[in-house]
This record gives sequence, C-alpha cells and structure tokens, in this order.
Amino acid sequence: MESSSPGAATAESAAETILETVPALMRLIRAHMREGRAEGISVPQFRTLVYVGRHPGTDLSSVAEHLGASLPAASEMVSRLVRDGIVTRTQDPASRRRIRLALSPDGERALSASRARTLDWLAERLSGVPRDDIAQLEGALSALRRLLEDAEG
Amino acid sequence: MESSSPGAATAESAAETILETVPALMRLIRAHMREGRAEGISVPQFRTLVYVGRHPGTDLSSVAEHLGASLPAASEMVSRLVRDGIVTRTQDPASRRRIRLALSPDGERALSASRARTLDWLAERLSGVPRDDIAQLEGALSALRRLLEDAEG
DNA sequence: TATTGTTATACTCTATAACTATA
DNA sequence: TATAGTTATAGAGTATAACAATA
Repeated sequence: MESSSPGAATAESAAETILETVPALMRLIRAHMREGRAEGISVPQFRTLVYVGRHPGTDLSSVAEHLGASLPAASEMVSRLVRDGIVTRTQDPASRRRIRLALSPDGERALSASRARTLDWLAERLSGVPRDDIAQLEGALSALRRLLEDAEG
Repeated sequence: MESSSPGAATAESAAETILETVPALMRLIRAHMREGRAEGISVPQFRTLVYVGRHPGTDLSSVAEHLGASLPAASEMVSRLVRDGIVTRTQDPASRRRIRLALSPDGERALSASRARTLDWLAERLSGVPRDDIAQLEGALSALRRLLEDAEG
C-alpha cells in the first residue's frame, strides 16, 4: 500500500486521502471545541443544536434522522440537553406521542457562542488563503458530501 | 445566521462549510465502516491500526500523540485491540517501562480488509468525477489539514 | 396494529486523578 | 524525581431489545 502518491489524482488516491484526512480534521475540530470550556458543547451536541435551532418545534424522529443516529441515541442526547437547560422538550398538542423540540434562551446563547468561537478559529486559519483556493475548498467539500450522501439514502 | 451563501468564497463562508461538512462526512464514513460487521473495526481503531501498521514496534505514547488522545485513552484502546487479538503488546527489551506494539496476523488481515472495503466504497463514489476535480479535492483536503494542524502543535 | 418515544443493557471512546514500576 | 504505562472513576455517545403510550 502507500503506493499512490498524493499527486496521483485517481479515484483510489483520493479515497486514501479522504480516509486519512477527514478523521484527522474531525479530531482537530473536536479538540478545538473541547477547549471551549465555557460553552462545553460537544460536536454531536453542536450538530443537534444547529438542527433544532433551524427547525424549531421539530420532533425526535427528525433529529435522529438528521444525525444519522438511532432513536434511542437521539432520545438520550436530547435528554442530556434538556437536563442541561439548553433544549426544551414539550408535548405536541396535536399528538400526545410526539414531542416538540426547541432551543432555550440559554441554548441559543450557547450555540451562537460556540459557533462563533469555532468559526472564528477556522476563519482565522483560512485568512491567508487566496480567494480562488477558498472557493475550490468549499466546492470540493460540498461536492464530496453530495457524492457520499447519494450513496446512502 | 445562514447569511453567507456557499458561493461567497470568503474565509467566513468556508469556515461555515467546513463546520457543517466535515462532521457530516465523518458520520457517513463511520456509518459505512460500522456496516462492515465482518471486520467490526471502528474509526478510532482503524486509525490506531493504520499507525501501528506503519510504525511496528511503536510505543504507547507515540500512539496517543498520533491519535490526539490521552495516554489512558490510548492504553484502553490498545487493551481492547490486544484483547481482540489484532494487536500485540510486548515489553521493550531496552526499557521495561516501555511497550512495543505491532499488528498481529489477524490484525493485518482485519486492517487490509476494512481498508480495502472502505477505499473501494469511496473510490466507487468518486469514479465518475473528472481527474481535475479529483486533484482539486485532494489538494484542498490536504491543504486544509495542514492549515488546522499548524494551528495546534 | 403501527407509530413515537423511552427505558434497560451493554459497549466504545474519552477525560482526569491516582497509582505502579522503572529509569 | 521524572517518565511510561495502567487502573479507577466518570460521563458522552452509540447500539439493539423490550417496553409504554397513543394513534
């Protein structure tokens, strides 16, 4: 293995780059977010908060599907967020077996603080990069995500 | 905020894209690897195996540093891998407080099987992508990793 | 009966603190 | 005393299976 150099530019070499780079990127982001003790929001929590913030009144099944997690896993996560006072969980008046989720005021604050901190960190790293390279990066990441998501459902 | 469109091509818009895309990519990769019940290797385990496979005889501290994890976390992970028979842990003859790690034959097999399966999956998704776009993708991912890693140590 | 969510149980991964053993 | 590693403890996040409640 190790045979294909980074410059090969084949589907195979790109696959190796992805498999090596994406987890490394994820660790760097997670490490940064973990440092932010003030907010104390993990990456899965962050993703949940972003989704709930964008879809106020959403239900648990939608959250689980968005996270790509099981319903019990989502339920536990939401319970922790409710316990911590950053998400509210109320019954849907229309159906008593469905819940409605939303950010609490604290949740809104925690999310924007955490989001701003991480975005600032990332933007600062990217600040010296030429505009064209930035555009390529955005395009490449979005395209890759689309390619992999179409693979599933 | 949602204000910056994907085409803005600023450091800020790229930061948003990264923060949204990288965790999503990670989940897709993790979900794929989890489906491979045969090997049953998680992403952190996979990264550990790749490192140990490339640095046979490495010690625990090096593994922990490579993973960006604490020494206890790495110790536990290695213990599980040893328990499962895919990593060997022996004492360094030169220093009795240092251990040497290597892949077992089963570990070599499990790693290449898991690696091949995931690489095939990724390469297949990328198979229709033009060579130039592939090159851009590889370049963008590697550059991003370098940018973020230089931020830390 | 089918759907929505929770609870029970179990495991991985992660951390900090306390410890052992060795250099 | 400083270093390499393990153990103790705790908690997040994940899964499947079993359950409750409601439609």
